[in-house]
Amino acid sequence: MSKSAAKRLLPKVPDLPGASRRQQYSQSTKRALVEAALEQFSERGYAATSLDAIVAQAAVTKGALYHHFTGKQALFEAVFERIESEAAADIAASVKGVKDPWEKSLVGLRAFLEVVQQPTYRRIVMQEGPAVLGYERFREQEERTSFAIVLDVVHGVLATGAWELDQPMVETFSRIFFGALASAGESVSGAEDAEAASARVEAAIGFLLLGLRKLIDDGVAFADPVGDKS
Amino acid sequence: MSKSAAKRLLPKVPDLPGASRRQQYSQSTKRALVEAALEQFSERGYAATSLDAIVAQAAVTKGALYHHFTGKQALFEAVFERIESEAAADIAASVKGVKDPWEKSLVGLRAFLEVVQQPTYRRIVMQEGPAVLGYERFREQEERTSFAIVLDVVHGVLATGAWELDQPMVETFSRIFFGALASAGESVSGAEDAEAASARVEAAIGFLLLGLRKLIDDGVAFADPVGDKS
DNA sequence: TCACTCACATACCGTTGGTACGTACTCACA
DNA sequence: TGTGAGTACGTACCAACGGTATGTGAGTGA
Repeated sequence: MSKSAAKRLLPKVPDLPGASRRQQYSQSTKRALVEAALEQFSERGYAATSLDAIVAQAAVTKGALYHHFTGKQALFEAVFERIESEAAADIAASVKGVKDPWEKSLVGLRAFLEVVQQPTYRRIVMQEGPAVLGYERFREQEERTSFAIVLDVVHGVLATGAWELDQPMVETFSRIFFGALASAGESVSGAEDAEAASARVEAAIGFLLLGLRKLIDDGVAFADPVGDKS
Repeated sequence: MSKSAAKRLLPKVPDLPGASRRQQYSQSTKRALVEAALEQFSERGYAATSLDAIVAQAAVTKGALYHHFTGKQALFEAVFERIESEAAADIAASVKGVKDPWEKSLVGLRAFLEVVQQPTYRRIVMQEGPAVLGYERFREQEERTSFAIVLDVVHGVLATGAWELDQPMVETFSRIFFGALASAGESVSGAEDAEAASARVEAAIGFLLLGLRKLIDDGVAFADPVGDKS
Protein backbone atom coordinates (compact mmCIF):
# COMPACT_ATOMS: atom_id res chain seq x y z
CA MET A 1 0.00 0.00 0.00
CA SER A 2 1.36 3.37 -1.01
CA LYS A 3 1.20 6.33 1.26
CA SER A 4 -2.18 7.65 0.07
CA ALA A 5 -3.86 5.98 -2.86
CA ALA A 6 -5.92 7.83 -5.43
CA LYS A 7 -7.27 10.74 -3.49
CA ARG A 8 -8.02 14.29 -4.45
CA LEU A 9 -9.84 13.71 -7.69
CA LEU A 10 -10.28 16.84 -9.68
CA PRO A 11 -12.80 19.19 -8.10
CA LYS A 12 -15.53 21.18 -9.75
CA VAL A 13 -14.67 24.34 -11.59
CA PRO A 14 -14.34 27.33 -9.28
CA ASP A 15 -17.76 28.62 -8.37
CA LEU A 16 -16.67 31.34 -6.02
CA PRO A 17 -14.59 33.68 -8.18
CA GLY A 18 -13.52 35.86 -5.30
CA ALA A 19 -12.14 33.06 -3.15
CA SER A 20 -8.76 31.38 -2.99
CA ARG A 21 -8.12 27.92 -4.39
CA ARG A 22 -8.19 26.43 -0.93
CA GLN A 23 -11.60 27.93 -0.24
CA GLN A 24 -12.90 26.79 -3.61
CA TYR A 25 -11.79 23.22 -3.00
CA SER A 26 -13.28 23.32 0.46
CA GLN A 27 -16.65 24.57 -0.75
CA SER A 28 -16.62 21.93 -3.44
CA THR A 29 -16.21 19.02 -1.04
CA LYS A 30 -18.75 20.51 1.33
CA ARG A 31 -21.27 20.71 -1.47
CA ALA A 32 -20.46 17.16 -2.51
CA LEU A 33 -21.14 15.99 1.03
CA VAL A 34 -24.47 17.76 1.21
CA GLU A 35 -25.54 16.42 -2.15
CA ALA A 36 -24.54 12.87 -1.30
CA ALA A 37 -26.31 13.11 2.04
CA LEU A 38 -29.39 14.56 0.38
CA GLU A 39 -29.55 11.62 -1.98
CA GLN A 40 -28.97 8.97 0.66
CA PHE A 41 -31.29 10.48 3.26
CA SER A 42 -34.15 10.91 0.82
CA GLU A 43 -33.77 7.38 -0.48
CA ARG A 44 -33.05 5.33 2.60
CA GLY A 45 -33.99 7.65 5.42
CA TYR A 46 -31.86 9.15 8.14
CA ALA A 47 -31.37 6.20 10.45
CA ALA A 48 -30.74 3.71 7.66
CA THR A 49 -28.06 5.86 6.07
CA SER A 50 -24.51 5.38 7.32
CA LEU A 51 -21.87 8.05 7.25
CA ASP A 52 -19.60 5.61 5.45
CA ALA A 53 -22.10 5.42 2.60
CA ILE A 54 -22.29 9.19 2.39
CA VAL A 55 -18.57 9.83 2.35
CA ALA A 56 -18.12 7.00 -0.14
CA GLN A 57 -20.56 8.60 -2.55
CA ALA A 58 -18.98 11.99 -2.02
CA ALA A 59 -15.56 10.41 -2.64
CA VAL A 60 -14.10 11.73 0.60
CA THR A 61 -13.51 10.30 4.07
CA LYS A 62 -15.05 10.84 7.46
CA GLY A 63 -12.27 13.23 8.29
CA ALA A 64 -13.62 15.64 5.70
CA LEU A 65 -17.15 15.21 6.97
CA TYR A 66 -16.23 15.99 10.55
CA HIS A 67 -14.15 18.90 9.41
CA HIS A 68 -17.18 20.59 7.84
CA PHE A 69 -19.94 19.38 10.14
CA THR A 70 -20.14 18.61 13.83
CA GLY A 71 -21.86 15.28 13.18
CA LYS A 72 -24.56 13.38 11.37
CA GLN A 73 -27.35 15.57 12.64
CA ALA A 74 -25.64 18.77 11.52
CA LEU A 75 -25.24 17.29 8.07
CA PHE A 76 -28.91 16.47 8.00
CA GLU A 77 -29.71 19.99 9.08
CA ALA A 78 -27.76 21.38 6.15
CA VAL A 79 -29.74 19.16 3.80
CA PHE A 80 -32.97 20.14 5.51
CA GLU A 81 -32.30 23.86 5.23
CA ARG A 82 -31.52 23.55 1.56
CA ILE A 83 -34.68 21.64 0.70
CA GLU A 84 -36.83 23.86 2.83
CA SER A 85 -35.49 27.14 1.51
CA GLU A 86 -35.87 26.01 -2.08
CA ALA A 87 -39.47 24.93 -1.49
CA ALA A 88 -40.31 28.13 0.34
CA ALA A 89 -38.80 30.17 -2.46
CA ASP A 90 -40.98 28.33 -4.98
CA ILE A 91 -44.15 29.03 -3.03
CA ALA A 92 -43.22 32.61 -2.28
CA ALA A 93 -42.55 33.24 -5.96
CA SER A 94 -45.94 31.89 -6.97
CA VAL A 95 -47.88 34.19 -4.67
CA LYS A 96 -45.64 37.14 -5.38
CA GLY A 97 -47.72 39.25 -7.70
CA VAL A 98 -51.17 38.24 -6.50
CA LYS A 99 -52.99 41.08 -4.79
CA ASP A 100 -56.39 39.77 -3.75
CA PRO A 101 -55.99 37.88 -0.44
CA TRP A 102 -58.48 35.15 -1.28
CA GLU A 103 -56.97 34.45 -4.66
CA LYS A 104 -53.56 34.58 -3.06
CA SER A 105 -54.55 31.85 -0.65
CA LEU A 106 -55.75 29.62 -3.46
CA VAL A 107 -52.62 30.21 -5.53
CA GLY A 108 -50.43 29.47 -2.53
CA LEU A 109 -52.40 26.34 -1.82
CA ARG A 110 -51.77 25.04 -5.32
CA ALA A 111 -48.07 25.81 -5.08
CA PHE A 112 -47.78 24.05 -1.76
CA LEU A 113 -49.56 20.98 -3.09
CA GLU A 114 -47.06 20.97 -5.91
CA VAL A 115 -44.10 21.11 -3.57
CA VAL A 116 -45.36 18.47 -1.21
CA GLN A 117 -45.58 15.94 -4.02
CA GLN A 118 -41.82 15.98 -4.40
CA PRO A 119 -40.58 12.82 -2.67
CA THR A 120 -37.47 14.55 -1.38
CA TYR A 121 -39.37 17.35 0.33
CA ARG A 122 -41.84 14.93 1.74
CA ARG A 123 -39.23 12.64 3.22
CA ILE A 124 -36.65 15.12 4.46
CA VAL A 125 -38.88 17.91 5.70
CA MET A 126 -42.20 16.40 6.63
CA GLN A 127 -41.28 12.90 7.66
CA GLU A 128 -37.77 12.82 9.11
CA GLY A 129 -37.47 16.49 9.99
CA PRO A 130 -39.38 16.61 13.24
CA ALA A 131 -37.91 13.39 14.58
CA VAL A 132 -34.28 14.06 13.66
CA LEU A 133 -34.07 17.73 14.57
CA GLY A 134 -36.44 17.50 17.46
CA TYR A 135 -39.71 19.33 17.25
CA GLU A 136 -38.31 22.59 18.60
CA ARG A 137 -35.53 22.99 16.06
CA PHE A 138 -37.85 21.78 13.32
CA ARG A 139 -40.30 24.47 14.21
CA GLU A 140 -37.62 27.14 14.32
CA GLN A 141 -36.62 26.28 10.77
CA GLU A 142 -40.16 26.24 9.48
CA GLU A 143 -40.93 29.47 11.26
CA ARG A 144 -38.54 31.27 8.96
CA THR A 145 -39.60 29.64 5.69
CA SER A 146 -42.82 27.80 4.80
CA PHE A 147 -44.78 28.82 7.83
CA ALA A 148 -43.86 32.44 7.31
CA ILE A 149 -45.60 32.35 3.95
CA VAL A 150 -48.70 30.70 5.35
CA LEU A 151 -48.73 33.29 8.11
CA ASP A 152 -48.57 36.06 5.56
CA VAL A 153 -51.37 34.64 3.43
CA VAL A 154 -53.63 33.87 6.38
CA HIS A 155 -53.01 37.31 7.80
CA GLY A 156 -54.09 38.84 4.50
CA VAL A 157 -57.26 36.80 4.43
CA LEU A 158 -58.23 37.54 8.01
CA ALA A 159 -57.49 41.24 7.55
CA THR A 160 -60.45 41.46 5.16
CA GLY A 161 -62.72 41.15 8.19
CA ALA A 162 -64.13 44.15 10.03
CA TRP A 163 -62.75 42.91 13.34
CA GLU A 164 -59.06 42.70 14.11
CA LEU A 165 -57.15 39.76 15.50
CA ASP A 166 -54.05 39.96 17.63
CA GLN A 167 -50.87 38.21 16.62
CA PRO A 168 -51.35 35.00 18.66
CA MET A 169 -54.80 34.51 17.17
CA VAL A 170 -53.52 34.95 13.61
CA GLU A 171 -50.76 32.49 14.37
CA THR A 172 -53.28 29.99 15.67
CA PHE A 173 -55.26 30.21 12.46
CA SER A 174 -52.03 29.84 10.50
CA ARG A 175 -50.96 26.78 12.47
CA ILE A 176 -54.29 25.17 11.74
CA PHE A 177 -54.05 25.86 8.05
CA PHE A 178 -50.42 24.81 7.99
CA GLY A 179 -51.24 21.48 9.60
CA ALA A 180 -54.16 21.01 7.24
CA LEU A 181 -51.90 21.68 4.28
CA ALA A 182 -49.22 19.33 5.54
CA SER A 183 -51.61 16.47 6.17
CA ALA A 184 -53.41 17.07 2.91
CA GLY A 185 -50.11 17.15 1.10
CA GLU A 186 -49.10 13.81 2.54
CA SER A 187 -52.36 12.26 1.47
CA VAL A 188 -51.80 13.64 -2.02
CA SER A 189 -48.29 12.30 -2.37
CA GLY A 190 -49.37 8.96 -0.95
CA ALA A 191 -52.33 8.55 -3.28
CA GLU A 192 -52.22 6.38 -6.38
CA ASP A 193 -53.96 9.07 -8.44
CA ALA A 194 -52.13 12.17 -7.29
CA GLU A 195 -53.92 14.34 -9.80
CA ALA A 196 -57.37 13.53 -8.47
CA ALA A 197 -56.27 13.69 -4.86
CA SER A 198 -54.77 17.10 -5.41
CA ALA A 199 -57.98 18.33 -7.00
CA ARG A 200 -59.98 17.04 -4.06
CA VAL A 201 -57.73 18.77 -1.54
CA GLU A 202 -57.96 21.99 -3.46
CA ALA A 203 -61.74 21.76 -3.56
CA ALA A 204 -62.04 20.94 0.14
CA ILE A 205 -59.77 23.69 1.41
CA GLY A 206 -61.29 26.06 -1.09
CA PHE A 207 -64.68 25.26 0.37
CA LEU A 208 -63.43 25.96 3.88
CA LEU A 209 -62.01 29.26 2.74
CA LEU A 210 -65.30 30.07 1.06
CA GLY A 211 -67.11 29.48 4.34
CA LEU A 212 -64.66 31.74 6.13
CA ARG A 213 -65.22 34.39 3.53
CA LYS A 214 -68.98 34.15 3.83
CA LEU A 215 -68.76 34.67 7.57
CA ILE A 216 -66.56 37.68 7.09
CA ASP A 217 -68.65 39.17 4.33
CA ASP A 218 -71.79 38.70 6.40
CA GLY A 219 -70.12 40.53 9.25
CA VAL A 220 -70.19 37.64 11.68
CA ALA A 221 -68.03 38.55 14.65
CA PHE A 222 -65.20 36.34 15.77
CA ALA A 223 -64.99 35.93 19.53
CA ASP A 224 -61.38 35.90 20.62
CA PRO A 225 -61.35 33.99 23.89
CA VAL A 226 -58.08 35.47 25.09
CA GLY A 227 -57.11 38.70 23.39
CA ASP A 228 -58.63 42.00 24.51
CA LYS A 229 -60.86 43.22 21.74
CA SER A 230 -61.35 46.94 21.86
CA MET B 1 -19.53 -15.34 40.46
CA SER B 2 -22.17 -17.95 41.11
CA LYS B 3 -23.99 -19.65 38.31
CA SER B 4 -26.79 -17.13 38.03
CA ALA B 5 -27.01 -14.30 40.50
CA ALA B 6 -30.24 -12.79 41.72
CA LYS B 7 -32.57 -13.38 38.87
CA ARG B 8 -36.25 -14.13 38.71
CA LEU B 9 -37.52 -11.64 41.22
CA LEU B 10 -41.08 -12.29 42.19
CA PRO B 11 -43.47 -11.38 39.38
CA LYS B 12 -46.73 -9.51 39.60
CA VAL B 13 -49.79 -11.24 40.92
CA PRO B 14 -51.56 -13.28 38.27
CA ASP B 15 -53.61 -10.98 36.09
CA LEU B 16 -54.91 -13.57 33.68
CA PRO B 17 -56.93 -15.92 35.83
CA GLY B 18 -57.60 -18.34 33.03
CA ALA B 19 -53.97 -18.82 32.07
CA SER B 20 -51.27 -21.11 33.36
CA ARG B 21 -48.46 -19.94 35.61
CA ARG B 22 -46.03 -19.95 32.68
CA GLN B 23 -48.30 -17.77 30.63
CA GLN B 24 -48.86 -15.43 33.54
CA TYR B 25 -45.14 -15.01 34.12
CA SER B 26 -44.61 -14.49 30.43
CA GLN B 27 -47.30 -11.85 30.19
CA SER B 28 -45.86 -10.15 33.23
CA THR B 29 -42.39 -9.73 31.75
CA LYS B 30 -43.84 -8.67 28.45
CA ARG B 31 -45.84 -5.97 30.14
CA ALA B 32 -42.80 -4.90 32.12
CA LEU B 33 -40.86 -4.53 28.89
CA VAL B 34 -43.56 -2.45 27.25
CA GLU B 35 -43.88 -0.21 30.30
CA ALA B 36 -40.15 0.31 30.58
CA ALA B 37 -39.91 1.05 26.87
CA LEU B 38 -42.82 3.44 27.09
CA GLU B 39 -41.10 5.37 29.83
CA GLN B 40 -37.73 5.49 28.13
CA PHE B 41 -39.03 6.29 24.67
CA SER B 42 -41.25 9.10 25.87
CA GLU B 43 -38.46 10.63 27.92
CA ARG B 44 -35.40 10.26 25.72
CA GLY B 45 -36.89 9.46 22.35
CA TYR B 46 -36.52 6.33 20.24
CA ALA B 47 -32.99 6.72 18.90
CA ALA B 48 -31.50 7.90 22.18
CA THR B 49 -32.77 4.98 24.24
CA SER B 50 -30.77 1.79 24.22
CA LEU B 51 -32.19 -1.67 24.60
CA ASP B 52 -29.81 -2.18 27.50
CA ALA B 53 -31.47 0.67 29.35
CA ILE B 54 -34.91 -0.78 28.70
CA VAL B 55 -34.11 -4.31 29.80
CA ALA B 56 -32.31 -2.93 32.85
CA GLN B 57 -35.39 -1.00 33.94
CA ALA B 58 -37.60 -3.99 33.24
CA ALA B 59 -35.18 -6.14 35.27
CA VAL B 60 -34.72 -8.67 32.50
CA THR B 61 -32.13 -9.27 29.78
CA LYS B 62 -32.05 -8.90 26.05
CA GLY B 63 -32.84 -12.56 25.70
CA ALA B 64 -36.27 -11.91 27.13
CA LEU B 65 -36.78 -8.92 24.90
CA TYR B 66 -35.94 -10.80 21.74
CA HIS B 67 -38.09 -13.68 22.85
CA HIS B 68 -41.18 -11.46 22.96
CA PHE B 69 -40.38 -9.00 20.18
CA THR B 70 -38.58 -9.27 16.89
CA GLY B 71 -36.53 -6.16 17.60
CA LYS B 72 -36.45 -2.58 18.78
CA GLN B 73 -38.96 -1.38 16.24
CA ALA B 74 -41.49 -4.06 17.16
CA LEU B 75 -41.17 -3.02 20.79
CA PHE B 76 -41.83 0.57 19.83
CA GLU B 77 -44.83 -0.53 17.83
CA ALA B 78 -46.28 -2.22 20.89
CA VAL B 79 -45.84 0.97 22.87
CA PHE B 80 -47.31 3.01 20.04
CA GLU B 81 -50.39 0.84 19.74
CA ARG B 82 -51.03 1.04 23.44
CA ILE B 83 -50.81 4.84 23.60
CA GLU B 84 -52.85 5.28 20.48
CA SER B 85 -55.63 2.92 21.45
CA GLU B 86 -55.95 4.52 24.89
CA ALA B 87 -56.14 7.99 23.40
CA ALA B 88 -58.64 6.93 20.77
CA ALA B 89 -60.77 5.29 23.43
CA ASP B 90 -60.79 8.51 25.44
CA ILE B 91 -61.92 10.58 22.49
CA ALA B 92 -64.45 8.02 21.34
CA ALA B 93 -65.95 7.90 24.82
CA SER B 94 -66.35 11.66 24.95
CA VAL B 95 -68.32 11.86 21.71
CA LYS B 96 -70.28 8.72 22.46
CA GLY B 97 -73.62 10.10 23.52
CA VAL B 98 -73.62 13.30 21.50
CA LYS B 99 -76.24 13.28 18.78
CA ASP B 100 -76.01 16.62 16.99
CA PRO B 101 -73.16 16.42 14.44
CA TRP B 102 -71.96 19.99 15.00
CA GLU B 103 -71.89 19.68 18.75
CA LYS B 104 -70.23 16.30 18.33
CA SER B 105 -67.43 17.90 16.35
CA LEU B 106 -66.84 20.50 19.03
CA VAL B 107 -66.87 17.94 21.82
CA GLY B 108 -64.45 15.75 19.90
CA LEU B 109 -62.23 18.73 19.26
CA ARG B 110 -61.98 19.47 22.96
CA ALA B 111 -61.23 15.85 23.77
CA PHE B 112 -58.49 15.70 21.14
CA LEU B 113 -56.91 18.89 22.43
CA GLU B 114 -56.89 17.30 25.84
CA VAL B 115 -55.17 14.16 24.60
CA VAL B 116 -52.58 15.96 22.56
CA GLN B 117 -51.35 17.84 25.59
CA GLN B 118 -50.13 14.62 27.15
CA PRO B 119 -46.35 14.59 26.60
CA THR B 120 -46.32 10.84 26.07
CA TYR B 121 -48.90 10.91 23.31
CA ARG B 122 -47.24 13.86 21.69
CA ARG B 123 -43.81 12.26 21.63
CA ILE B 124 -44.62 8.66 20.82
CA VAL B 125 -47.48 9.11 18.40
CA MET B 126 -47.07 12.49 16.76
CA GLN B 127 -43.34 13.01 16.82
CA GLU B 128 -41.52 9.69 16.66
CA GLY B 129 -44.33 7.62 15.19
CA PRO B 130 -44.07 8.53 11.53
CA ALA B 131 -40.28 8.41 11.46
CA VAL B 132 -39.86 5.14 13.35
CA LEU B 133 -42.68 3.13 11.83
CA GLY B 134 -42.43 4.69 8.42
CA TYR B 135 -45.26 6.79 7.19
CA GLU B 136 -47.16 3.86 5.71
CA ARG B 137 -47.32 1.78 8.87
CA PHE B 138 -48.01 4.91 10.90
CA ARG B 139 -50.97 5.68 8.72
CA GLU B 140 -52.28 2.14 8.95
CA GLN B 141 -52.29 2.39 12.72
CA GLU B 142 -53.98 5.77 12.78
CA GLU B 143 -56.50 4.65 10.22
CA ARG B 144 -57.93 2.23 12.74
CA THR B 145 -57.98 4.54 15.74
CA SER B 146 -57.83 8.34 15.94
CA PHE B 147 -58.47 8.99 12.28
CA ALA B 148 -61.45 6.68 12.30
CA ILE B 149 -63.08 8.93 14.89
CA VAL B 150 -62.35 12.07 12.92
CA LEU B 151 -63.72 10.39 9.85
CA ASP B 152 -66.90 9.54 11.68
CA VAL B 153 -67.38 13.04 13.04
CA VAL B 154 -66.60 14.77 9.75
CA HIS B 155 -68.90 12.40 7.93
CA GLY B 156 -71.68 13.32 10.30
CA VAL B 157 -71.11 17.02 9.78
CA LEU B 158 -70.97 16.81 6.00
CA ALA B 159 -74.05 14.63 5.90
CA THR B 160 -76.11 17.59 7.10
CA GLY B 161 -75.70 19.08 3.63
CA ALA B 162 -78.25 18.60 0.89
CA TRP B 163 -75.60 17.24 -1.48
CA GLU B 164 -73.79 13.99 -0.94
CA LEU B 165 -70.08 13.34 -1.02
CA ASP B 166 -68.44 10.10 -2.03
CA GLN B 167 -66.04 8.31 0.28
CA PRO B 168 -62.77 9.76 -1.09
CA MET B 169 -64.10 13.28 -0.71
CA VAL B 170 -65.15 12.69 2.88
CA GLU B 171 -61.73 11.22 3.57
CA THR B 172 -60.08 14.26 2.09
CA PHE B 173 -62.03 16.57 4.38
CA SER B 174 -61.16 14.31 7.29
CA ARG B 175 -57.46 14.34 6.44
CA ILE B 176 -57.53 18.10 6.37
CA PHE B 177 -59.22 18.35 9.74
CA PHE B 178 -57.00 15.66 11.17
CA GLY B 179 -53.88 17.53 10.12
CA ALA B 180 -55.29 20.76 11.44
CA LEU B 181 -56.00 19.12 14.77
CA ALA B 182 -52.55 17.56 14.96
CA SER B 183 -50.74 20.78 14.19
CA ALA B 184 -52.98 22.77 16.49
CA GLY B 185 -52.42 20.23 19.21
CA GLU B 186 -48.69 20.52 18.90
CA SER B 187 -48.87 24.27 19.15
CA VAL B 188 -50.98 23.91 22.25
CA SER B 189 -48.65 21.50 23.98
CA GLY B 190 -45.68 23.62 23.02
CA ALA B 191 -47.15 26.86 24.30
CA GLU B 192 -46.25 28.35 27.63
CA ASP B 193 -49.88 29.10 28.43
CA ALA B 194 -51.54 25.89 27.30
CA GLU B 195 -54.90 27.00 28.61
CA ALA B 196 -55.03 30.11 26.45
CA ALA B 197 -53.60 28.34 23.43
CA SER B 198 -56.19 25.62 23.71
CA ALA B 199 -58.97 28.20 23.91
CA ARG B 200 -57.63 29.91 20.81
CA VAL B 201 -57.50 26.68 18.85
CA GLU B 202 -61.00 25.83 19.90
CA ALA B 203 -62.23 29.25 18.81
CA ALA B 204 -60.44 29.11 15.47
CA ILE B 205 -61.59 25.65 14.45
CA GLY B 206 -65.01 26.43 15.80
CA PHE B 207 -65.10 29.46 13.50
CA LEU B 208 -64.11 27.36 10.52
CA LEU B 209 -66.83 24.87 11.36
CA LEU B 210 -69.29 27.72 11.68
CA GLY B 211 -68.36 28.89 8.20
CA LEU B 212 -68.86 25.40 6.87
CA ARG B 213 -72.23 25.23 8.55
CA LYS B 214 -73.30 28.55 7.11
CA LEU B 215 -72.48 27.38 3.62
CA ILE B 216 -74.45 24.20 4.15
CA ASP B 217 -77.42 25.94 5.72
CA ASP B 218 -77.47 28.45 2.88
CA GLY B 219 -77.55 25.62 0.41
CA VAL B 220 -74.27 26.45 -1.27
CA ALA B 221 -73.33 23.54 -3.50
CA PHE B 222 -70.00 21.81 -3.16
CA ALA B 223 -68.37 21.04 -6.49
CA ASP B 224 -66.66 17.68 -6.32
CA PRO B 225 -63.92 17.85 -8.95
CA VAL B 226 -63.61 14.08 -9.29
CA GLY B 227 -66.63 12.12 -8.10
CA ASP B 228 -69.69 11.78 -10.35
CA LYS B 229 -72.51 13.71 -8.76
CA SER B 230 -75.87 12.44 -9.93
C1' DT C 1 11.84 29.25 -0.14
C1' DC C 2 10.21 28.33 4.03
C1' DA C 3 7.40 28.23 8.05
C1' DC C 4 2.75 27.76 9.00
C1' DT C 5 -1.98 26.52 8.57
C1' DC C 6 -5.85 24.55 6.68
C1' DA C 7 -8.29 20.60 4.68
C1' DC C 8 -8.48 16.66 4.77
C1' DA C 9 -6.92 11.07 5.42
C1' DT C 10 -6.02 7.18 8.59
C1' DA C 11 -6.52 4.42 12.48
C1' DC C 12 -8.93 3.58 16.28
C1' DC C 13 -12.63 3.41 20.16
C1' DG C 14 -17.11 2.75 22.77
C1' DT C 15 -21.69 1.78 22.15
C1' DT C 16 -25.37 -0.22 19.90
C1' DG C 17 -28.84 -3.57 17.84
C1' DG C 18 -28.93 -8.15 16.92
C1' DT C 19 -27.72 -13.35 17.20
C1' DA C 20 -26.28 -18.04 18.70
C1' DC C 21 -26.47 -20.94 22.17
C1' DG C 22 -26.89 -22.63 26.86
C1' DT C 23 -30.07 -23.49 30.80
C1' DA C 24 -33.59 -23.42 34.41
C1' DC C 25 -38.25 -23.91 34.98
C1' DT C 26 -42.92 -25.58 33.90
C1' DC C 27 -46.29 -28.82 32.45
C1' DA C 28 -48.55 -32.70 30.25
C1' DC C 29 -48.34 -37.46 30.57
C1' DA C 30 -46.57 -41.95 32.51
C1' DT D 1 -43.90 -39.03 41.56
C1' DG D 2 -40.80 -39.21 38.05
C1' DT D 3 -39.56 -37.71 33.20
C1' DG D 4 -39.14 -36.01 28.71
C1' DA D 5 -40.22 -32.02 25.97
C1' DG D 6 -40.78 -27.38 25.19
C1' DT D 7 -40.99 -22.74 26.66
C1' DA D 8 -38.95 -18.60 28.63
C1' DC D 9 -35.65 -16.72 29.37
C1' DG D 10 -29.95 -15.62 30.56
C1' DT D 11 -25.09 -15.32 28.74
C1' DA D 12 -21.59 -14.49 25.57
C1' DC D 13 -20.56 -12.67 21.53
C1' DC D 14 -20.41 -10.12 16.89
C1' DA D 15 -20.60 -6.68 13.17
C1' DA D 16 -21.69 -2.08 12.25
C1' DC D 17 -22.13 2.39 13.45
C1' DG D 18 -21.15 7.35 15.05
C1' DG D 19 -17.53 9.74 16.74
C1' DT D 20 -12.47 11.04 17.98
C1' DA D 21 -7.45 11.54 18.06
C1' DT D 22 -3.78 12.18 15.36
C1' DG D 23 -0.96 12.19 11.19
C1' DT D 24 0.15 14.59 6.68
C1' DG D 25 0.55 16.89 2.44
C1' DA D 26 -0.88 20.73 -0.39
C1' DG D 27 -1.74 25.83 -0.36
C1' DT D 28 -0.63 30.37 1.34
C1' DG D 29 1.66 34.51 2.91
C1' DA D 30 6.17 36.35 4.26
